Amino acid sequence: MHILLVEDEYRLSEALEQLFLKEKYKIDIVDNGIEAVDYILSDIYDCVVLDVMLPGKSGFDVLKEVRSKDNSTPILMLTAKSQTEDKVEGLDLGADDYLSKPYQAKELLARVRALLRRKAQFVSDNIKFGNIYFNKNTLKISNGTATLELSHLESELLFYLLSNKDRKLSKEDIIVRLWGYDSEAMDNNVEVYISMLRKKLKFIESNVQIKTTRNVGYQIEVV
Amino acid sequence: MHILLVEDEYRLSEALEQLFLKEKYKIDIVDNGIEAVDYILSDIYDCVVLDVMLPGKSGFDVLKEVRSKDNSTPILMLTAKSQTEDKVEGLDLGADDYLSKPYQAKELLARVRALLRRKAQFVSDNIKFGNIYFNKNTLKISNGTATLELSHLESELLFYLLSNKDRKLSKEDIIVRLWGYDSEAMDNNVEVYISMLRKKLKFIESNVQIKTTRNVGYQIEVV
DNA sequence: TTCTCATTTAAGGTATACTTAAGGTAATTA
DNA sequence: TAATTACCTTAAGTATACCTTAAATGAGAA
Repeated sequence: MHILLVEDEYRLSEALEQLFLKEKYKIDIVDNGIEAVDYILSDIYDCVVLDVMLPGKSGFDVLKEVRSKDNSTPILMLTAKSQTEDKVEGLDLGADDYLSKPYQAKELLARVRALLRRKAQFVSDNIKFGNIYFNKNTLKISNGTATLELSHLESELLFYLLSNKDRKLSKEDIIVRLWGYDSEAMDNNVEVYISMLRKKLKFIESNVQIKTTRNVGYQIEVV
Repeated sequence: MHILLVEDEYRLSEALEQLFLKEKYKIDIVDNGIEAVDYILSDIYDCVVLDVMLPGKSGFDVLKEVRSKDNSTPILMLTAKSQTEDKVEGLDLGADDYLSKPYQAKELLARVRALLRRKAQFVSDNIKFGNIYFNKNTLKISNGTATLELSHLESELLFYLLSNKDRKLSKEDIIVRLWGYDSEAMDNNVEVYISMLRKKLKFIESNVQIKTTRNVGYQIEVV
């Protein structure tokens, strides 16, 4: 489970990070609303803990913006004020939950668990490898911020490589998988697609590489 | 929207009933845990407001029992204690939200709305996406001012796309859904309907688009 | 019956994912 | 070191998936 924490107070975000890590959640932290929107829209987070008081763009603005773009990542709002008005506004804008400071760590964790449980029902096809996510439904690769769409064959190739991380796949293997047994495809077709995939992986600044072993084949790896 | 209120204090339940009725919710009230379980399992409620302190069977017991029977009706727990321990237990047992007395009526309503909204996406006849509304009963799409009526198949297609926003639907998927497994429908039928839908979406100046991924399928999105 | 309108079929046009080819670089061998 | 082979990269070419329009069909209404 991957959580995004949006919090500008350094000491607090440090503490929360420790808390979540202890529970074996992966956690990313950003300290402003502008970045937060990008991160959330990348659609790789299972849950967002969003502070209302942020420099530049407020938590409400972030919420409004991602919901207007039809992103439905569960969001828990965090605020210093315990005013009811505030809570009502957040919830009506599409927050899934709300917690006022001061709060107990335990309660925060429990509320996050509740949000995650809900999400767990809709299992996503998001494969993680290295620093990238690959979604087999949308054919998109993402590093959390940048996202890139692959073509049909590109994603078939990436998925084939990812499904065989521990093997070297020969050009023939790849031809059979992508073009079928009795195809006319040449080795060069494979080379071209490997090249295009590499270019896209590089473009989103991935630490994932496709390694060539001369006369043998290709294997995907994290460097 | 139909809400079940589980509360044994007569005066409180009366007050809440008035509150919900004012918001045009239908509301049923039971005052003990045993009945509550039966009512919830009937699966006709969109949301349950459940007091923890109940005679006989506690709110926790009710929660545990319905969740163990795989019922996922959204439940908001209500308690006199504001102890964190209590909240954590409730949430971990599968409650969707938690509110401690004393609370403001406005906040309760907002939290209920938040729970209902989640469910609404799937249940309501009026689906919102991007800047358009689609009513599955009247087969009309609207941007707030202009309205356009869709044919039967057009709305089936739109609904299918909207129900699978996060996937690319292949032509075969669409044929099976619109014309059935053993139909004679060709890919071109899908293309024609996609084209007609696009034209209508454009006509009402929608920011909703149907994206094509060659060799893969179609996906609806907000631009 | 005729009319209406959703749906299906057909046909020509367009866009682009994939293919092909060519000139390069890097590794291997003699 | 030169020759050879495998692999990389780019870009132009092309097949074909997809788009669009309009005519044909057919079921239901008047």
